[in-house]
Amino acid sequence: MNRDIYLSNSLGGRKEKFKPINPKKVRMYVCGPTVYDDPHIGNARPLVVFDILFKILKCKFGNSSVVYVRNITDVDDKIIEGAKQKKILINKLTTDITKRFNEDCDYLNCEKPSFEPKATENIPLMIDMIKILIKKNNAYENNSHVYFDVSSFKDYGKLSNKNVDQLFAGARVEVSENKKRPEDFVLWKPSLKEEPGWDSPWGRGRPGWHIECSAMSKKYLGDTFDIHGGGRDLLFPHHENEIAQSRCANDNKSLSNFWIHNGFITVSNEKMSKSLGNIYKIKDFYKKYNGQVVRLALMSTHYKQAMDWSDDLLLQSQKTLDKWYEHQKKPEGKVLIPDEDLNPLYDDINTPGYISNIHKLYDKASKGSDKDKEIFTMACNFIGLLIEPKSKWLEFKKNILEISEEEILQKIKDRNKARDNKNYELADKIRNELLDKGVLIEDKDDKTTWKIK
RNA sequence: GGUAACGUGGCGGAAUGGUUACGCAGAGGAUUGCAAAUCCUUGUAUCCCGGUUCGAUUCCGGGCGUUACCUCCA
Repeated sequence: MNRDIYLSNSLGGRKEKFKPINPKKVRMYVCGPTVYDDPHIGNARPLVVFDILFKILKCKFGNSSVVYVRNITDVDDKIIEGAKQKKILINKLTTDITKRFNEDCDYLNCEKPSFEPKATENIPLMIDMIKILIKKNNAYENNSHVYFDVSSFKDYGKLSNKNVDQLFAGARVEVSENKKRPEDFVLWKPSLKEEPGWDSPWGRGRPGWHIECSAMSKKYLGDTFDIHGGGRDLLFPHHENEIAQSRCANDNKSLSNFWIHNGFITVSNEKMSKSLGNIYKIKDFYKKYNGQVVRLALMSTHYKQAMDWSDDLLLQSQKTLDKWYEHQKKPEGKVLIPDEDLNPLYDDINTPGYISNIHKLYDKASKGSDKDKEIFTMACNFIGLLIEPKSKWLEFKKNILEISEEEILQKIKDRNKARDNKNYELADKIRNELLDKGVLIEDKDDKTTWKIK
């Protein structure tokens, strides 16, 4: 496809034409999970958003020309805390949560990134980077801690539009005695005996909260790459600090040319938080909804917007997919999605606009030829929907039903007997009984079929 | 207090300097024993006040409101 991709760049705050440094190697880094607790629906949003961006980039530049890196942060104070609370070993917690994270990715039908590096497997790189920062006077050691000296980096605050003087004037930040200034942030800190630690020039310790992304993005994507993504909340301080570290260590003008941030998921218009108890874990949806339902729900709002999560949203998505599955037809041979239908995705990943186009393609498919059905299905497949066969979709629904298929068929027999005898009262009663159990009966021609409501 | 995003019909949610979003729900009709499904038809909207303009929901300014970030967080 010839048309250009446009993306909203947080750095600068406007929508820009996307131009990769090297079209034969488009590079994207997305901040992955810190594996300390089960992933929730808020974590799911960037997974799906950047999965779609990955697909768009591959469509534009070619499958083998896009490198997507998503890290796993498996060393962090929250992990230490979480393991303590659950009274399990740190290693057990991180492997368990990483496993669950991968299950969630499969459930949501997200493609595997090109690389999924773990922080703990790249500690030496972080130590090297910290060494460089100290050597260049961008960092200082004090009492086994190493801090980044924010005053040494002129562009600090440029990404998040923050003025350092104002930012820390009130000092709501905990000021450590070891820091020179409150805005400085930790690169390395000492570990207690029972805490995970690695030997370093500053003693046994562990890395700070931001350095892992700087080290791993450099390893896989180089000093400057094309896209860096993550949730809005990472904009400050995480991404600001990443930029400071990387640019000082690498001595260059840009870490990533594009910064993309997805909005939050709220519940009843409030941010999900543990204290409010309004967290929806992804695995909580496994039983009730096919992963595609959750995926479509996540795509129903533009990624930049906040989105309010509700049952109604899921039910609507379920209904839409039910309808769409009626005309699913696996493409045979090469089928192209018309450019004009693809347009919204190229314009800042406008998934709701694209979904609207799918509805139009559906209309055509429902009245048109097999080819139309194939185009429609292809359009769904592009954003990770309707890939699994209809039989599987129906099977999932059957499995969550509380009534067996035999019982249903028996009830239908009973009802049809009643109908033959013109005992419509009884027939309607049976139908309503089934409806209460979520089974909908349809009389078509001479045959009675059933489906899940 | 600082920084940002947002405010579109009953709901969800795009786009746009002048013309149908789209989906769900609703209404009417065809069909049906009644329904369901399907098909056809259909109503309803751009927070407030200024400015720019022939014309603004769209651009600019102000106000009000919502939310987020500034502290670990997708």
